[in-house]
Amino acid sequence: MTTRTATERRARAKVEYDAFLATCPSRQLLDRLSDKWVVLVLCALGGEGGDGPGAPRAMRYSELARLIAGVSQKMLTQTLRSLERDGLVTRTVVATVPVTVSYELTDLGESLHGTTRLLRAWAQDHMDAVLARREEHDAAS
Amino acid sequence: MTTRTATERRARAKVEYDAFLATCPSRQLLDRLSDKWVVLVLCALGGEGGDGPGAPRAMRYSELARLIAGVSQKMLTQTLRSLERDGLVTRTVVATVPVTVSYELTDLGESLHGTTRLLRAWAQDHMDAVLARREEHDAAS
DNA sequence: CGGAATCCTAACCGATACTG
DNA sequence: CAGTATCGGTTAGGATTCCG
Repeated sequence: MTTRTATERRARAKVEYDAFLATCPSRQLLDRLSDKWVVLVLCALGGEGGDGPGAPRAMRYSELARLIAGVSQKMLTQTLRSLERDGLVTRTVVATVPVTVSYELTDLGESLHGTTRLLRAWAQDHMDAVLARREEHDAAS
Repeated sequence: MTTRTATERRARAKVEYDAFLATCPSRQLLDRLSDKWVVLVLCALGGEGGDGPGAPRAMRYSELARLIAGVSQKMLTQTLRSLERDGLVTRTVVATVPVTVSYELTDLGESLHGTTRLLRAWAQDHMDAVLARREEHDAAS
């Protein structure tokens, strides 16, 4: 039983590692944030919609769609659903005709929004350096 | 010329927004970080490889492959190449036989590693709450 | 207005095999 | 040892159409 092929060992390692990845908190967070639109929705609901920061506020579906101009309604809906599922935004339906739906950050959502701002800060401070390195590197090819 | 169809307007908005997304620093950073293995490589080179933090250090290709057990060599190479391109890691080749290659974080890379730690902190503090909300939500379906 | 359902394509990514 | 090259399955996500 000590005779295991390299392939078997690799397969085993993979399973264990996948399990680790699946349960690692920071990976779970990154999987969430890596969704192209999550951060933008967070920004919009966090009040950073119209140039410059503002107070977090509730927004209607169509407001979000207009503000985050490039998003398809499929992705916007999908993003909002997953954020709602994770307790980061609330979804409120008012039974007018036609129906009115508004979204708002929860406390948890605002907390996450605060963290994404730190990311943004790093990006704003260092991303130009990264891009410069990239150009240098490409030029030196 | 003021008569534009909704489709035309949407197409226009999409192009503009894609351009915005492509040049927005925080989006560029997130695109980088969203790569499944980037953060793990950063952690490994940052010294968080063998449980608990350590000092950043240079590592060989095979060391990384062993530490980040689940990664395919294709993805590891691809990840390292892109990190090198962005000036976040250095690649050093020593012409022994067989050849020896080692990778190390640059200052920029260490700086980014520091930021990903903040993410990890948020994840560790709040991710359980998120998961709890998720289960509640799924149960209430 | 705020979606849901369907179709369809491009990109990603793992597995495998080969190389200097 | 440290890769490159290629193939094939899976999936993300856009466009479109329909619905309460």
